[in-house]
Amino acid sequence: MKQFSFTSTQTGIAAGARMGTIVTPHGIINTPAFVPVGTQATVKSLTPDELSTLGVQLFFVNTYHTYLRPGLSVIGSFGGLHAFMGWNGPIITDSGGFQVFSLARPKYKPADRDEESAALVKITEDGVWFRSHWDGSKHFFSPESSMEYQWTLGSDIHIAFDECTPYPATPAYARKAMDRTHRWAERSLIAHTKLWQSHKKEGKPYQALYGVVQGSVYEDLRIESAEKISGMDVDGIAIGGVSVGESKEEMKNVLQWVTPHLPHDKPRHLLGVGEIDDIFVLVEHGMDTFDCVQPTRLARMGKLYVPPNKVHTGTRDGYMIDITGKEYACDTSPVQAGCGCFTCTHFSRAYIHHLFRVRELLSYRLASIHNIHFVTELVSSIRESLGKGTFLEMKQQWLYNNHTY
RNA sequence: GCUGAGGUGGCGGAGUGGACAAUCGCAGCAGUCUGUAAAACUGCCGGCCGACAGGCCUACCCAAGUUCGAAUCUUGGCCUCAGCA
Repeated sequence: MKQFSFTSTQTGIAAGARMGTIVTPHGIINTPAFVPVGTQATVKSLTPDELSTLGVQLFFVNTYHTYLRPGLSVIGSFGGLHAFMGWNGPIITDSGGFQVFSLARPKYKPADRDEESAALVKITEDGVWFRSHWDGSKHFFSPESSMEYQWTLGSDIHIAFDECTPYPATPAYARKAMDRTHRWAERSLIAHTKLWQSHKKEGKPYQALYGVVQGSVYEDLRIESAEKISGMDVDGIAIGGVSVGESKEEMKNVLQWVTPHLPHDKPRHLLGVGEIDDIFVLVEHGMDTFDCVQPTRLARMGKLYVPPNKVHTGTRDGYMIDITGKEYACDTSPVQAGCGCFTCTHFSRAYIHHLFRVRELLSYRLASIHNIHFVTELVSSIRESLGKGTFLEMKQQWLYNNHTY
């Protein structure tokens, strides 16, 4: 029996906003929910206990990274990620599909891949050859192997093996990549179903599978992909290939095109999106969960979330301060007045500024705690506003004067 | 006081007659970051002008020289460090 289910209620908001509950073998997720990213089996600098306290219900681990190190035999010997990491809540794993995109780029440069320049990645119909960023060794991922790996990891939600299409992509390439992603989704589902049968015999709980919608920024492709994946017997739908360099307007378009073609009875995950202003847009368009590295990555760069201010209105900076700035050197106030997080209730901006300036490890922790708290609190307030019917008002307040969208 | 080594941009430290406004590292400043090759990366970093190209000025302890040309060679001075007294 599948210990995975989803229930939701529409909010009446035209674009499709909804609230719901995902039930997994390791617990319940109230949606919409933010999903922090713990690529290498850790949300950088934080313990599982801290994540729980911060209101994290689910977090994201990467199959590719954990496959390389420590290796699946190690994690398998623990019976999976939950025991290995000491986290008993729900886990979602990525398939390696994003690495098809990210490792193909020249390091830190915008995506300008042609298939030849893809030094660390080679895509074939059967799957993808990766060159390890650790030691250069070659590894092959296919839909089948990715499914097998994710079952070994024991995550509650698996992602089908896809290609995260780079941006910009020509319509021809976007179609080619999308069609291949669809074929891989079918193979992923077949492999997943077989693996479930064998795990079931051993009395192990079900692990869910989400198919991935691709199609770049092309309406016809996105709709076709949404319908294709929706027609499959997967447990949920993930939307990928966004936040890869396109404008926010284009990203919003993708959601507008896709949402109407998704089933109501399956959870939806938006892959890799979660800047503060994005959150309102993705919730409005009926996304249930969404993961993003931004809160934790930017935290380690000294960028701390604060409610929108007029100084930087209309930019990403409207939602954060750079604590390394000299204006905070003597600032005795907390990062965010009134914030209830551990960081804000114990330390001043000046102290955190100092920790960053001297590169003390605690800086990364305190900053990550604040940013994750900020986002989980925000999303919790959003859930509440959806229940009360005040979501659009709230959105208006947070995006006020902000013409990003 | 003697002997030896040395004084270069905020710091450390290359350069040792023209390709030097001066390699490089650190610090500083600015920017970037959305399914994490990210405690990362990129750019700037003597002054003035310029959007850029580039131009002008002042510079390698101080002074006087040698030379077409000196951070680099010579002489004198000042200072620092190490060893010996």
